[in-house]
This record gives sequence, C-alpha cells and structure tokens, in this order.
Amino acid sequence: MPNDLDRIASTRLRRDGQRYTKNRQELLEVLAAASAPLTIPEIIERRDDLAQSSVYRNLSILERAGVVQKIVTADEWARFELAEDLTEHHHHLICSSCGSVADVTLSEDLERTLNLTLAKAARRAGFRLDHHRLDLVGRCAICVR
Amino acid sequence: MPNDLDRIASTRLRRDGQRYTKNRQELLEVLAAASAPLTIPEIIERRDDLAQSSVYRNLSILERAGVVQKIVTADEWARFELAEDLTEHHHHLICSSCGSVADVTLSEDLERTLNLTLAKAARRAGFRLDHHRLDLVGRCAICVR
DNA sequence: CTCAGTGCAAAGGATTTGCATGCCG
DNA sequence: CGGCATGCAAATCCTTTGCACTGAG
Repeated sequence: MPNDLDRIASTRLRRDGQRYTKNRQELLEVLAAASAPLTIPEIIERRDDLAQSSVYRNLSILERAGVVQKIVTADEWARFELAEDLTEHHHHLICSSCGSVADVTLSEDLERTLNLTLAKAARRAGFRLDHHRLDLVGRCAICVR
Repeated sequence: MPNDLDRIASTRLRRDGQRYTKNRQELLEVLAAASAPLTIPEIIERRDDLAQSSVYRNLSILERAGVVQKIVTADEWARFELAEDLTEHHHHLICSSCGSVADVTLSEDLERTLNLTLAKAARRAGFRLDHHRLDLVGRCAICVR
C-alpha cells in the first residue's frame, strides 16, 4: 500500500524518466525511519540485501529527482536524508568530535527573519538563492562527556 | 617581519608542539590573500613550489591548531580558509552549478539573534556549541547567465 | 522482446602515508 | 647531532563505472 512518500517519490522519479523500484523504495523507508541523515555504510547495515553500488547509484538518482538530499560534513562519508520538502524544515547539530549528526529545528520566527535577510544578501550579490543550510558545530552530549 | 597573522599562527602551532615553517607561512599568505576559500589545486596554482602532499599535511596541521578551517561543499575538492576568528565572521554563497564559493556577511543584528537562538537550541539538545555555519546555496551571477 | 535496474568486480580520484633526505633548533 | 618537515611515489578508501544478467512492461 503506497503512502504519501511512495506517491511523491514515484511521481518525481517518473518526471525524470526513472522507475520507482523496490530497491529505491527500501532506501526511502530506511531514510524515513531515521531521525538523522545516514551514511552509506549505515544504510547497508540496516538493509544488507542492498548492493553497495546500487545504493550509491540509486541515492544519486533519488537526489537528482529531488527526493533525497546529500549532505557532506567534514568526516569520511557523505550522508543522505529525505529532501527538505518531504520532512520538516530543520538544521543539523554536527559533532566535531565523533562526526555524528542530529536534526534540530528552530523557531518559525527566526526562520522567517533568516529567509528575508538571506534573500536580501543574495540579491545584492546577484545570486539566485535556492535554499540555505545552517549547521551547528560543536560537541554532542556524549562527547562532551 | 612577522605580522599579526604570523604571530598568532606561530603561537597556536607551538601550543600544538608544531613549528611555524616557511611552507606553512606560505600557505597562510595564500589563504589570507584570497577573498574566498580555496581548493588545494587552487593553492598549488598560486604557489607551485609547494608539494601537494605537504600542502595536505600542513593544512591538516594548521586546521588542528585552529589557524585554518576546512569546508567541504558537495563538489570534488575540500576548501580551506583562515579560521573564523582570524577573519571577519562571514558565510558562503555556494553555487550549485559551478561549485564556486564566495564570501558574504550578514547584518550584526541578525547574527546576534541567530547566536542567541542557536545557543538555546543547542543547550536544549545537550550540545556544546562551538560555532555555526550558514551557507547560501543557489546559482552564482555567472551561472544564472 | 526491449531496456532500465541490479550486482559484482574493477577503475577513478581526492587524500593519506612510507620512506629517504634536508634542515631547524 | 636529533627529530620534525619535506617531497616523491605508492597506497588508501570512498565513490563511480563497465559489463553481463535479470525482470518489469
């Protein structure tokens, strides 16, 4: 039984001339169940029937279709999460010690102000702004001790 | 003749048990002269007497000493710039088309609000916040055409 | 049937490392 | 002198790609 996510993914993939296959559906399931962006090893850990190369290939296709988003932190692996508009708008707490990433949301008020200000700054630079990315860098509760 | 940057770099390196060598000084010169974070190829382009492996090694040491900062965008190379506290606090305009990165500053007012709000959000998550990173993602003036 | 999707193994490519040599302290 | 810093080349390791096979339409 297809839920919202399935329907949206299917539509966006079709728009790109791509199919919504079982592997791709499994990827989205895993990402939707996670409360933070996952690395490829973490994804395979949760679904070891997926071939590594297919995971890379499919995530790249899902990214191009606007269903998932790739985020690159300083540490070894890239991380993937559902696209902005399929989740609540949020930001990331990045632990500079262990590399973990957690989701965090800010007040709508601040987001609104932020958006206006950034739009202005971008316009001044002749830049067409698509979105912003705000990371909080520090030490997570575990690494703080 | 050592300037401020030299003195600070020297101090911070020594604190890490490292020397402030000619190669490392050259790296900082290049970064200080740039108006945006540079990739390793770009650095070598500007100082071709530097060996690639030494550039990687020294940037990593300078990063650990808190003199430079590494930033990873989605595109192929990591980029380096002087550490936050050695430059004006700023953010980045990242072009998702050509991968270029330009510096941008926001109003002090917004920064102040941002800092307060982020500090609160971090505290709520038991996270010790060091700094934030705010990127504006879109198309640069050239790529917009 | 056709052709996109898959999995395996091999290739790519940015970054790291081993090692012999040079040089600062 | 002793040990860190350097440069070269080789090794690493995440990610991409080639290719033969499978399965959906």
